[in-house]
Amino acid sequence: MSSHPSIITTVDVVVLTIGPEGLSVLLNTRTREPFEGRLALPGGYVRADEDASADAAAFRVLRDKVGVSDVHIEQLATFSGAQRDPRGYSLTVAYVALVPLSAIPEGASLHPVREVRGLAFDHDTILGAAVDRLRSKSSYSSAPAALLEKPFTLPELYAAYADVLGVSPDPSSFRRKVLAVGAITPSGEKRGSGGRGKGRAAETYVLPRGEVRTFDITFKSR
Amino acid sequence: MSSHPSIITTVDVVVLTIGPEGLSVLLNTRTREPFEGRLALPGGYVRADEDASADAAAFRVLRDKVGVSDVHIEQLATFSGAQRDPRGYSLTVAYVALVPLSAIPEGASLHPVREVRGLAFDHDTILGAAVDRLRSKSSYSSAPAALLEKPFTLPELYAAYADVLGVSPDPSSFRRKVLAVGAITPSGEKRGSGGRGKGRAAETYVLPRGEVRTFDITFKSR
DNA sequence: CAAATAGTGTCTCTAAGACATTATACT
DNA sequence: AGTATAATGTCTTAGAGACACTATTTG
Repeated sequence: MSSHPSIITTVDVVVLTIGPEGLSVLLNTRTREPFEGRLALPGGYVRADEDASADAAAFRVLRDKVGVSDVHIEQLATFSGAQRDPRGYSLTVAYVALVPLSAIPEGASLHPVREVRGLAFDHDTILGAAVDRLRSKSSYSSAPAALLEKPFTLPELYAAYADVLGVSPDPSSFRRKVLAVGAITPSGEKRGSGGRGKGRAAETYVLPRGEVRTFDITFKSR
Repeated sequence: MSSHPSIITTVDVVVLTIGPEGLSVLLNTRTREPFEGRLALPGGYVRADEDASADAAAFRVLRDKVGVSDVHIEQLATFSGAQRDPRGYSLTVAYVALVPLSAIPEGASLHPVREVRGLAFDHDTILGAAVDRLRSKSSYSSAPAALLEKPFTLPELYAAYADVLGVSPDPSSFRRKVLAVGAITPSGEKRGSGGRGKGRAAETYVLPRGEVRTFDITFKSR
């Protein structure tokens, strides 16, 4: 009954952040076949004797192969079939992690998502699904805040939304909405933003209880 | 390299519809161990030699074990671990199908989701996730229309939203919104609703191009 | 003080909620 | 005719977009 052809079972993690060139993804260069030398999402086998679940395997991969821990990861979707891995029939459970730039170790290779193409396996598809998911969640939650350093300023959050969604809503409406709904809470401190050392310092905020909140936000494109 | 302990890989499908008692799920009684005699979601092994992918396996299960085809199914999430199946480490890719009552074969066992508890494996969890997903999608799309016979009337659609979301928005606002946004298109015919054979006949509608549309809908609870 | 960025106030207009009113079907 | 249900009209009000204006920081 369990004598079916075996299925290669893996996890892959799409680590997204906002880097100097906007929304970016962490990629590794494959050191062995298949696709040796090609860029790929960090991933690994699900080890039945070690991982309590696929979710746990994703955490392990993130910790051991990327050096990132203490981040929120979320299941994205599962991709499977005979074609996606030349070694045979395979199934991968894909995850998304939204992290601030500072959580990514030195030397990791970050790539602006716009420029990424030609990844190993079906990782282009997986990355596309991850970005779609982020865009979708951004339109009704404070998800982009997870991409920022804590605490963050309101202009920074605005920029994150604008970058992810590709729209530029009215800044004052944005401010009103986000504050009215309690999606972020003031941390009491102030900080110069932008980095250019000019202009008024901005209030900083954190996510209440560290959690992304959902709310209704409907930005028209401009 | 591929000498890892093997993982039982399956798919499970949550078939939802609106039956006489509201939102309901199609369940089968298990005919063998484990959980023999218990209710469970229809499911089956992913057969590497037969199914092009897990998605294809879900279609096959739906067709062969349930007798339903030509429906839209959507991946929900993947559940895995050593505990969920007594036979060993397992992984299941769960799917949701939203179907009209007429698409369900005679003799299938439908159960109002409110009353379902004690399913085999972790199927209570999976069902819960499916219902959450449906509720979530209902708040920004015409998803509940997929649960209705085609063509459907506007009052029927309203009732579907009310049942799924558990709220009763103003009927006239609902009508304006849904029509203004083009989520449904008139089919030209009329039909008596309710079944009690009373009252004015209602215009019937279909989904444009048969597709669920997303739009902004924000119902306050009442 | 000038420049740059952060934040507020106010006006307009759209659209949701409430609810009264009209229309159409059946017995 | 009477009743039940479908559909429309209208009023009020909350909130998004637009944009002018004020505040605070650095050079």
